[in-house]
Amino acid sequence: MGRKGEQTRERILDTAADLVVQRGFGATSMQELQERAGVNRGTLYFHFPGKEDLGLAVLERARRGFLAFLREALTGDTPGERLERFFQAALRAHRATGFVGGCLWGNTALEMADAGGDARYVRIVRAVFAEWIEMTRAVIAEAQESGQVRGDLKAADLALQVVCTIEGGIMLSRLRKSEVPLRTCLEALRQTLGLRGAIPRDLAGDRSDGILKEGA
Amino acid sequence: MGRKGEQTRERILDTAADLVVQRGFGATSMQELQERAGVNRGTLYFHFPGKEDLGLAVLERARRGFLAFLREALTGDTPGERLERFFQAALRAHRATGFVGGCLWGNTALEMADAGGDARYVRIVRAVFAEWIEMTRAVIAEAQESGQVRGDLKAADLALQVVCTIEGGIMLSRLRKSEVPLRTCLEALRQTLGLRGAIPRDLAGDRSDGILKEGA
DNA sequence: CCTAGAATAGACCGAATGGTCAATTCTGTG
DNA sequence: CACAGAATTGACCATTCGGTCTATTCTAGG
Repeated sequence: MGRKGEQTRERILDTAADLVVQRGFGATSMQELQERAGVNRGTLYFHFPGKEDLGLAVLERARRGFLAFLREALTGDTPGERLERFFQAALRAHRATGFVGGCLWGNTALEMADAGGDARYVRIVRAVFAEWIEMTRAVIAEAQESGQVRGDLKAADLALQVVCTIEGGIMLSRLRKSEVPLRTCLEALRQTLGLRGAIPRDLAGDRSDGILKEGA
Repeated sequence: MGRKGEQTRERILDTAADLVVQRGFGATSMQELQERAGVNRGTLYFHFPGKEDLGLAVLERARRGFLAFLREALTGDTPGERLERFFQAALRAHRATGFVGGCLWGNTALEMADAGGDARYVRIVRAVFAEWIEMTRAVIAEAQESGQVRGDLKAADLALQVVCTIEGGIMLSRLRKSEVPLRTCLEALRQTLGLRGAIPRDLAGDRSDGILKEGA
């Protein structure tokens, strides 16, 4: 496959990822995808066998991207700092979208968890959550050893709580089109963890009044 | 409208509620609804003007039911006991479904929050979350006054965290078809709140090994 | 019993869906 | 330049979607 084809394939995947994260799989039509990607009917089916496989490719691609995001976010000199950086990266990422689309994994989980969803989809989503929680658990465990997170609770339980609370916060922020719920959830998680010794909340003016303005 | 008609209408609403909570609105077809409800095409459109209005009726009905559930769950002699009862009722309710379907409000929020969703749907879902959070906040505030919940954090923030964590826990329990995530989240919330003086965890054998067995 | 209106039945409609396919254009290589 | 295969085009297909409509059945009041 030459370069041109790969470009088109990437463009299709990019467009599909945007559509899927905003509308979900079922509500994303091949028609709209071809229009947005600037591609004709047959081209779609030349690069992908069908809608399900296309969706699978989107998920696998997003999984790699998400793990890279996590690895990049979870950097810092101390485990507490890494946690704090991750919290800020999460808020920043969703603020950047204007709280449109939410979390691909939470969305897909709700859409595919029960009957009707391709089992391969469910497997990927389960794996992503397992990886996400495990990475969080490891950092929390480190932070507990260094005294930056309260040590009287199991790291695994705290990690689960962190991920679930963030997911819920994203959902509510998306519903209200305001960063307040997610920001409040993150602050509450800092309290829950007893997070100490992390880097200052932010370097630049990171404040916002919460309600998003159009075009902001 | 005679009694027969009301029965049919109720049956349609019951069936529609089940389908919507499991598949979502978009993925629920009038075809499947009529088959499951044991009703013919025309009957559906005799009782409801169209799919959107039917969905709206489902949501309004579910809202009344959910508020009644909250009021019933939030009973007890002390505010701490009311909180604990609510936690247990939440777990029990979702355990009863086998973690199929999840939370109608979280599901609908994710499906309708962005473009493509009827604005009336979004209004209802927003209202339900606002009511849920407010009721939780009131109980937490009471519990703070009575010393059953730590008093150094704002009740409103804690209430938001409680609702978001539960939503995330339901999502993950639904994805894994196991009650462990939700149960762990609830236990973590008790720790976060510093919940004390609540009634014993349960009266009967409420334990479970987490992974659901078929037919259980 | 008769009848008006509530209620149900099911054929039918246009539009949109995911998917197919032969024809055509592009592109790198001998 | 020629040509093989990659890449693209757009018409076409069967199916399903939400919704309409007329005919029929049920049911309560006179």
